Amino acid sequence: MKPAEQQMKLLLRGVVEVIQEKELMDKLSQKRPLRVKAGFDPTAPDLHLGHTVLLHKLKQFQDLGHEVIFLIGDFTGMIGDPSGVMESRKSLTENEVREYAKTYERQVFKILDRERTKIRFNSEWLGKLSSLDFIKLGTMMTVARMLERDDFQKRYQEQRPISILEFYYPLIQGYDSVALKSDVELGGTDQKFNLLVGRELQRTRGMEPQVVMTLPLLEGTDGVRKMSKSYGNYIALEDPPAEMFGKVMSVSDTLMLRYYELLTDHDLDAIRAMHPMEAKLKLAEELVSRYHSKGAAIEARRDFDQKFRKKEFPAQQAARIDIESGADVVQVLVKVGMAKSKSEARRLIQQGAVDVDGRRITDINHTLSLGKTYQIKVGKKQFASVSL
RNA sequence: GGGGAGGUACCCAAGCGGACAACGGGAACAGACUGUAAAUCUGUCGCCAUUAGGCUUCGGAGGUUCGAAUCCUCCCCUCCCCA
Repeated sequence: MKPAEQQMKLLLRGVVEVIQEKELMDKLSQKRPLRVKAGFDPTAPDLHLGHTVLLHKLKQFQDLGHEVIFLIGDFTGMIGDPSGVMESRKSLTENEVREYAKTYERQVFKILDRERTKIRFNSEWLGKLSSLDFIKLGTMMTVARMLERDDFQKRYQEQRPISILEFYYPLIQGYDSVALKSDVELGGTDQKFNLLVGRELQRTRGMEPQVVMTLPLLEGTDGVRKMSKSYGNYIALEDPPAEMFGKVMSVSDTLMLRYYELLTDHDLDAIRAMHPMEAKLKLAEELVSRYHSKGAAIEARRDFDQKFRKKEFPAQQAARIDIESGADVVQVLVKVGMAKSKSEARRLIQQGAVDVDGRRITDINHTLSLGKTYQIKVGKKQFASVSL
């Protein structure tokens, strides 16, 4: 193992806060593999770039010889994370949990080392707690302290509902740290409160409290809110290459730099010196090749170039559709799924968004001939070859 | 348990008997501009209909009325104050 000082230097990079830095130093000096834990909610098996900020930090720990525990919050997942949007969650069946776990594995090991990662489910220990144990957990926390939490405070002031269940969430999550005897726990800055509860619970059980490390939240493609599935502003690890590439390209220049900062090791000054578009292409290519492959990245770039910069029609198989009567464009658009309804199709045509064989269609009554193949383009992004 | 305030389209949020498919903002989509940038500007934004127009929407179920998102009854949900 590397000397503690060296490890520290690497581990602190890109971290928002470490509580306490000194404790981390002490733990590292013990020259033993630390148990490093990070929890993930099983309700969103689509991992996105936002998650990778955390995963990369875990990977660093792993590379330094520490023990990484990837915790799947199957139990807490049934409760619902108090992250603002409250929707009743259905409880997951064991099968669903297993499914999700598989999905996670598939994605997570694009970054983490499969051999050296432990996957755990918190139902393992939480499911065994008695109701008495649970109620007693409630003595660990006061309402006033709960309300200190930004999120709760805000909702309370806005007169939005907070369920008692949600108060339990941090306690239960904190209990994970006790059960796993974690030395370090990682999480986004929004998780700080929960992570700290873990520390307290450990302390009351006479354990050495875990070190808490918070990492920045990656902004989503809108550049404002954190990347999250529920905001629809995310770039998923499993987005197809072309889509991933496209999403990265449409991000603002400022956000691009942020992505460079949090997702790569590149020197930011060097990036700033580049032409923004070049830099963005490079970033898009890099991310696609990281989560797919080098080949996919090159192809995505070529494709992108063709579609958008040269505005050429991409090579694509023709979708066959059967139309009984008159093949008017409106119907065809709906049929291939390029428009949700006929009204929408008409609107698109009226707005000049529809191209057939490179010619803009403006007549909503425009008819196509049966037995022919057309190249239809809707807006900038939708292309389809259609055989009638 | 008592008193008060609310639930409106993807989200926020007006409307409070006819002129409401429902003001405004955001998101989204399209066009212009570009680096498919971002920002900006313009337009669209329930469904069907080429138009006229029709149909289904305002927590749920009934009712009053020529006519209801708007009034009444019951129910469900949320918030605040008092206990």
